[in-house]
Parts: sequence; structure tokens; C-alpha cells
Amino acid sequence: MGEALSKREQMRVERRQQILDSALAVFSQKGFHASNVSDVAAHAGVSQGTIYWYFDSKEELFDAAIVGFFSGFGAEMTAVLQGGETATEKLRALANSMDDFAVNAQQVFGAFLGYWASSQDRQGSAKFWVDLLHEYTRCVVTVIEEGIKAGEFKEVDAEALVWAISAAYDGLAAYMMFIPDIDVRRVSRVFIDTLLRGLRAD
Amino acid sequence: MGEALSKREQMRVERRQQILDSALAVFSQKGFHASNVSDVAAHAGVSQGTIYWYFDSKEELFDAAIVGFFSGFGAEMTAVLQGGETATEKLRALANSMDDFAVNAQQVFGAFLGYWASSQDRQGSAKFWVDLLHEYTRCVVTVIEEGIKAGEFKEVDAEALVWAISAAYDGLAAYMMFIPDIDVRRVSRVFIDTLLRGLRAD
Amino acid sequence: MGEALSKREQMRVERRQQILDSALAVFSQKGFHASNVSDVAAHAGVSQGTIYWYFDSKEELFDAAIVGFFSGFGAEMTAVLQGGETATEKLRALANSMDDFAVNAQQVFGAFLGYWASSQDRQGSAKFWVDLLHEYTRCVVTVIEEGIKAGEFKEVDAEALVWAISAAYDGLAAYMMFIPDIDVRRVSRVFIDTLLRGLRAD
Amino acid sequence: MGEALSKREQMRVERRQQILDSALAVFSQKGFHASNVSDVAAHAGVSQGTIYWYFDSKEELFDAAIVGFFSGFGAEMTAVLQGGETATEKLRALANSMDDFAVNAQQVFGAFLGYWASSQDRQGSAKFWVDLLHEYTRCVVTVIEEGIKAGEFKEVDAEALVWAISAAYDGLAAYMMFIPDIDVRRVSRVFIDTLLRGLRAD
DNA sequence: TATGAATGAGGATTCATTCAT
DNA sequence: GATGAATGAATCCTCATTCAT
Repeated sequence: MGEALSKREQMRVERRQQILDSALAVFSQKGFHASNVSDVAAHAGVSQGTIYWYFDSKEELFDAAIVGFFSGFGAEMTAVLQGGETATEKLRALANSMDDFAVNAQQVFGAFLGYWASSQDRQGSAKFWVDLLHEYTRCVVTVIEEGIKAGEFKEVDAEALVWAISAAYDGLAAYMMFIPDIDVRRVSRVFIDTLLRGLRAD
Repeated sequence: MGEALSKREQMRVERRQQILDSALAVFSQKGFHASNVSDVAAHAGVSQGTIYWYFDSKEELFDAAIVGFFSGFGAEMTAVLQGGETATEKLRALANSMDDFAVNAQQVFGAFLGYWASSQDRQGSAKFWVDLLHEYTRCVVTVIEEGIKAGEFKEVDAEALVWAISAAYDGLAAYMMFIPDIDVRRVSRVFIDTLLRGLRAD
Repeated sequence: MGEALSKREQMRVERRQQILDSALAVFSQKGFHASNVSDVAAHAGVSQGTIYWYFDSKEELFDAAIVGFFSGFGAEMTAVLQGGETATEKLRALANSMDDFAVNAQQVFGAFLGYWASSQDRQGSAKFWVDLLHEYTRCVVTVIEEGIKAGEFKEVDAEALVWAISAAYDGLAAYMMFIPDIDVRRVSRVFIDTLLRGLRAD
Repeated sequence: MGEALSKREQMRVERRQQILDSALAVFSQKGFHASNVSDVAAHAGVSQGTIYWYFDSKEELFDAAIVGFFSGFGAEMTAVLQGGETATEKLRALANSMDDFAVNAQQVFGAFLGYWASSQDRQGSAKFWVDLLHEYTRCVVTVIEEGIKAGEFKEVDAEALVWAISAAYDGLAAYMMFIPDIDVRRVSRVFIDTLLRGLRAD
């Protein structure tokens, strides 16, 4: 009986995920406003009504899809940061993973921006994103400050710098959406090299 | 009669501008999708029909408003670049003006993203923006290459670096929209200092 | 086995009643159209599906709830009519119980009206109600005619009068729904006094 | 030019009225919930969008239609009350016109009840109706009190009595909707006779 | 029996665009 | 040129009902 219940629950979870996946696919491709709930339903192979059984509104569905997509990033980043001994190595590793991020996330990112840009409560609708950014920033700031303490980097306003770096990668993700022939990896390498040279102690 | 016509034409131009200004104001504040043609009409003090006398569609109106807003930037940038003797000084001057840009343009920028994100032809609808970026990039690349030639900067892939810088400022403009307590000027200063240190010859 | 069955049957009856009670509560409070089957289900603590195990449709559920509510009235009225010796006393007793009716039934009455007003077959959907009215009318007519025969009342078209009285009390029940500060008891007393005075023989 | 404007305005008024008439017809026949905005639009020979150019919502349209229908009643009643010298005559005249009211208004009345019965804010949505009732009541109370002062009627709680009378006529209007073979005129005559006899001084 | 998930028709509303004046 | 009235397609969401388990 516990079995039966768990089976149902499991199906529920799966169905929910299936809808979320479809939502992410559809919204990413066409943007929030150009996508219909029926598009998502069709993509997921369910009826419109079913969407509303799992989510209260198109907006909530969108939120859930986006959050789901980005929620793994924190953990991933922490993992990446282990990928180097010195602060320099860690930042380089992070930069590499940012490339990937920019490549993979660009569509989703675009969808989010489109949603956010015409939301009534911009502040509010960006909350999860802001939280993500803060989490990210905190991590990277720590790396840089360790670098400073270790004598690897010169004294610097780490937090300010990290905002700039983060902004650069998000900006690149956006650029890739309109300028497909940008070579992000090359840009990223030159960028991080220059920064690291600028950071070097002495 | 030429007089009369020119007066008419002038009125037409003025009325058009008045609509464009309203469009920019309304679209910037509420985003493309949340704004109605009637909002713009009301803001401009004209009827909806009048909008369609001057513009063929909501989209064309939006395009014109955005393009109008950004069209001055090329000239402005060129002016800014005169504001320094050495390449270092020029980049610093540019960075300062980018701050201002980030502050002023953030709303418009957001509106554009919202529009772009759900446009059928993303590539196409971003064309003017891409052109602007290319124009900007070319200028700054020139500055850096002059710096290299002058022995001020070390050898570097200038184009790649400029894409990163540009992306950083655009990214910051976006961040400001959801993180109001970001101190762009401080971020910008630290960022450019670090980069310039990283660029320095020797 | 007869036992077991009867137990089952009893449970079935109880469950059915529980749903009917909830239906009455929910429909009375929010009206037929503003109430959902799921509201009723939630109120009864069962699932939507269960409702359909006991009733074929929302409409049938509504009918059953309303009919259940009013089905006791005939008997009650007969009881009330014993509460007096003379016709005058009987009518007074009835008037008192009508007060109570107006107070208790107003919500249910409102729900019924909302249902009835948008039913395809108004005539048909009001049948049970009409029957109730006829039953009621017949009783009261008898009382009045007895009063006439007994020399207590003057000759009068009893049936016509009873329709008016009945309408007055139903009307009052309705008024109470939008005019909460109406003092039905006072109104009822003055009304019945005046009528009885008008009816008095001589 | 004033002409032109007034022509437009006139057309606007006419179109509005045309929609209101259709709304009244459709809503009266099918009730609020069973009627669609598109039914009203079709009946009025306009598009759905046009309805919303004149009215903000289906509800507002309904309100306007109902209020429009009943708004003439106050004046009409005052006129009717002139139709008699003594208070007795006045009440009789009023009773006659109430018959007509019950006959004419029954459908509209039913539509209103159906709307009201499932409105969120019953109190609020009945406001205009309550105002109408109060206006009516006040008038009739005055007549009765004049009758008392003139020695025509005995002392009585006029207000309470008038509520009952009013309720009786509204109740009859409702009855007619489910019991088509009711003879309202006969009922009304017997009713008013009995009441007047009950009111008579001495 | 009972559940809760799934369905899909239906309806109110919005809004870019057109058009008669 | 300008107006504002009219259009109607498009879309989100609700909810009575059905069905697999």
C-alpha cells in the first residue's frame, strides 16, 4: 500500500518533471511571451488542463522551469572550485566552466530576460536570480581573498571585481544570442589572463 | 508654399519625435509586452490612430524608439576617446562614460531584451544592436592596439578583450536593474584598474 | 451477510448525507455558480471522484441538497397548524413559524434562485418548489376556509389571499438577504395583524 | 463642428443603448450565467470587442442593463400615486401598477436574482436594488401615514406594513416565473382589499 | 468504493490594427 | 492629418466530468 502510494507519487513527480522539461524547451526557444501554455502542453503530450493541475499559472510554470534549470549551478560551481590548488588555478577553472555555462544557458537566459523585462515586479521576479548571483559572488570573492592572503594576488576590492567578472560572463552569454560567431572561449581566455596578470602580487 | 510645406513637415517631424519620446518612456518603464499602443498614445497625448499614421506597427515604433535612443552613442564615444592622451587614459575615460551609460540605459536595455527575447527573428531584431556593438568594439580595439604599438600595453588579443569589457558593462547595466544597491562606479574603477594593470607592458 | 450489506448500505447512506450536508452548506453560502464540485468535496472531506459516485452531476447534487432541505417543511407546517384552536390562532402560529423559515432558509433560497435563474428549463427546475408551494397553499387555504365556515372570518377568496401571504414571506426571506437590518418579526406581526383584522367577520 | 461632435456623441449614446437593450434581452431570457458576452454581441450586431469598448466587464454591462431597466420606476410610481384622492384610492392605484410591474419585470427580475445569488459581494451587488426598495417604501409609507392623519386608517406601524406589501409583490413576481397560471390580478385585488379593510379606522 | 489525475470544451478579456468620418 | 470607434483573433484559465488504479 505504501508501494502504491509511492508509485502514484512517483508518477506525479515524473509528470511534473516532464512538464517542466517541456516548459524549459518551449520557453527557451520562443521566449515567455511568444509561448502559449498550449505549446507547452503539446510538447509534453498532455492537455492544457493538466498543466494547471501541476502549476497555478503560466508564470509559476515558467518560474519553476527556470529555477529548476539553474538550481544545480551552485553545487556545480563548488565542485569546479576544487579543480585547482592555487587561487589562480581555481579562477581559471571557474572561467572555463563559465564558458560552458554561457554556451548552454544562453537560450534559457534569454527567456528569463524576456520574462523579467516585462514583469510588473521586476525586483521580485528576479529574486531567485539575484540570490544565485549573490551565492556565486560570495564563492568567488572567497577564492580571491584566499589568493590575497596567500600572497598570490595583490590587495584588491575583491567583491567589486567579482561583480564585474560575473557581469562579463553574463554579458557574453547574452552576446552569444545575437552574435553567433563570437568565440567565447577565446574571449574568456584572454579576459581571464589579463585579469590574473592584473591581480598578480608585486 | 515651400514654406507652408516645410512648416507641415516640421510639425510632422516634431509630432513623430513626441511619439518616439513617449514610446521610449513607456516601453522602458513597462517593457515591450506589458506596454500597449494605447499607453504610448495616451502618454503622447494623441489617439491610437495617430500612432499608426506615423508608424506601421507596434514593433516598428519600438525599433525606431530604441534606435533613436542609441544613435547618438557612436559620436559620443568618439568624443570621449579624445579625452585622454595615452591609451590608458583613453580607456579610463571610456570606462567612466560606460558607468554613465549603464546608469542611463539600463531601462531601455531591459525593454530591448524583453522585445528581443520573444521576437520571431532574434538574429534580425538584434541587428542594429549588433552593429552598434561592432562599431563600439572597433573603436576600442583601435585604442588598445595603439597602446600596444606605443609600447604602453603588452601584446594582447585586443578584439577578444574588448568583447569581454563590453560584455561586462552591458552585464552591469543588466545587474543594476535587479540589484539596485550595486555600486557601479566602484565596480567599474576596480575592474578597469585591474585590467589596465594586466595590460601594462613589461 | 444481510448484516454486512446493511452495514455497507448504511455507510453509503451516511456518506451520501455527509456530501449532501456539505453541498447545502457550500451552495448556500456561495450560490450555485460560484461553488465548485471541488469545494463541496473539500468541505465533505472526500475527493471529487467520490461525489460522482453518489451523484450524476453537479445539478443533481444541487437538487438533492435543496430537496433534502425543504422536504421536512410539509410535516413541520402541519405540526404548527395544530398549535392553535381557532383559525386566527392557527394563522398567527403559522406566521411565527414563517419568520423562522425566512431566517433559516434565506441562504438556501438564494442559492436556489441563482440556480433556477440560469437553468435551461426554468419551469422544470422549479417543479419541486412549486409542489412545495402548492402543498403549503392548500393547507393554509383549508385553515382560512374553516375560519370562514366557523364564522370567524368573512367570506374571501382564500386561495388568492394565501398566495399573497406566501409571496410576502418568501419576499421577506429574499429581502433579508440584501437588507440585513430588516426586522422581520416586527414586519410579520404588523402584517398578520392587519390581515387578520381585514379578515374578521362583521 | 459642434454638430460633428454631437453626431459622434449621439451615435455613441445610441450604440450604447443598443448594447444595453440586447444585454437586457439576452440576460433576461437566459440568466446572467448562461449568457455569454458573445450572445449579447451577436444580438446587438456588434463584435465582442465593441462590448468592451462601452463596458468594462460582463458584470458592469449587466449592472448597467438592470439599472437602466429599473431606473424609471421611481418616477412612474410617483405618477401613479397622483391617481387617487384618498389614501385608499392611492394604494389601490399602486396595487394595480404593481400587477403590471410583476408581469413586465419578472424576467429581468429573475436575471437579477440569479446574478445576485452567486455574486461575491451580495450586499454590494444589490445596492441599487435596495436603494430602489427604500425609495419605494418611503413613498408608500407617506401615503399610509397621510391616511392615518386623515382619519382614514387606524394607527399602524406603516413602515413595517409597507415592507410586507412590497415583499408580497416581489414575491408574486417571482412566483409568476415558476407558476405561470397564477392570476396575479385576482390575487392582488383580494390582497389589497383585505389589507385595506384591516387598515380602516374604527 | 474511493482517489486524484487527466481532460478539453468553453468563456471572458485584451489589444494590435483598421477604417469611416 | 487626426480621431476614436470597431474588429476579432488570440490566449489564459476554470471546472464539470471521466477514468485508470
